[in-house]
Amino acid sequence: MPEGHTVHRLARTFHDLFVGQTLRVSSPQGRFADGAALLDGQVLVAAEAWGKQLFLGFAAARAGATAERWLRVHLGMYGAWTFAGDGSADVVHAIGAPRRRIGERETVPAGPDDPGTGDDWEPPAPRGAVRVRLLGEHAVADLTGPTACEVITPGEKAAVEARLGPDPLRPDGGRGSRDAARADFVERVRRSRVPVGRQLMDQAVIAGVGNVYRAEVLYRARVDPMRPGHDVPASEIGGMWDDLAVLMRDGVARGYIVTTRPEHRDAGGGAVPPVAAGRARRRPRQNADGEPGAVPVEEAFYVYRRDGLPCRVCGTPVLTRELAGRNLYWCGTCQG
DNA sequence: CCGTAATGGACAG
DNA sequence: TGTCCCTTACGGT
Repeated sequence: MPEGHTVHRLARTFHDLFVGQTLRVSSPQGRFADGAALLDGQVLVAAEAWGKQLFLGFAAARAGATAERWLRVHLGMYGAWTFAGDGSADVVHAIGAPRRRIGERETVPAGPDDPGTGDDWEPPAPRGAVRVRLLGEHAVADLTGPTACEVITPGEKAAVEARLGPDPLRPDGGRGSRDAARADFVERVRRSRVPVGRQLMDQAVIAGVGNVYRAEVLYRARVDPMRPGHDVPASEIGGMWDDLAVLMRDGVARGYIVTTRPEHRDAGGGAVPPVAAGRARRRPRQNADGEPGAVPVEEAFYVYRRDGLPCRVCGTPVLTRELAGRNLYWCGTCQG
């Protein structure tokens, strides 16, 4: 269940593990047999992310370097990539040791306990319904449960990208420049009366934001999620873009989402109001493929899945309702 | 042990 | 609006 930061991290991992290599592509589950046959034996020449979309570019020969076919993958709600490697130095670096989560599922280096000897490495048998297996020189990547997985042409890739909004994690924002991307987002939100909390979930308005970043960026900007986009000052919308660029980039670096400032965490010495007694708690959880522990998940968010708990700043119970088909969380006091 | 929600989104009707 | 994708962690029993 990734948001954009996870997919960009995945693109980086594919780049590190596989780009420049001839790959064996198969579909152990069988449902992607035709697509796998198209890519099998080709060279991976690119790994890109735009919002929650992952694009892996293939070419017949390394020399060309221009992708002729693209594998488009969208993980959706419970898709996952599982990686295993032979323990050689570069792979250990890329996968992380001793274990690491990517996408959503746990990743375990499959080699013996002697890193560096990958000569007779055999990839592990696929576990579960593996739609696609990519096998490179030193590692294997298995895809399970995706919403989308297809082989497309460069033209079809361009058509998919044309439907996506600007992405704060792309170097040029997906609009040629960071300034143009920011302006595009502001203009798009303000030309509609649709509630800003709904627009943030629209991948044509901004690509890569999901339910966690939606709730958290609105809280940090003190914006009422139900406010029509047209009524939100441009400075506040632009400020949310800038904040998302920081938060999501931090998410890429950490491998998980943290939006709280240290002074607002329970252990930060802040004036955190006491928890209401007797309420059943349901702790949030999230993807975490980075090193755990720096900020525990209970401390990572201001409002996401904290309904009924006191606001970290004002103490008012956090509210929830459905918006855009997902549960929205916000503070009715701070986000008046 | 079982039921359910979950960081999404495509598609049918 | 409902279905699919078909996994996983968690809470309640």
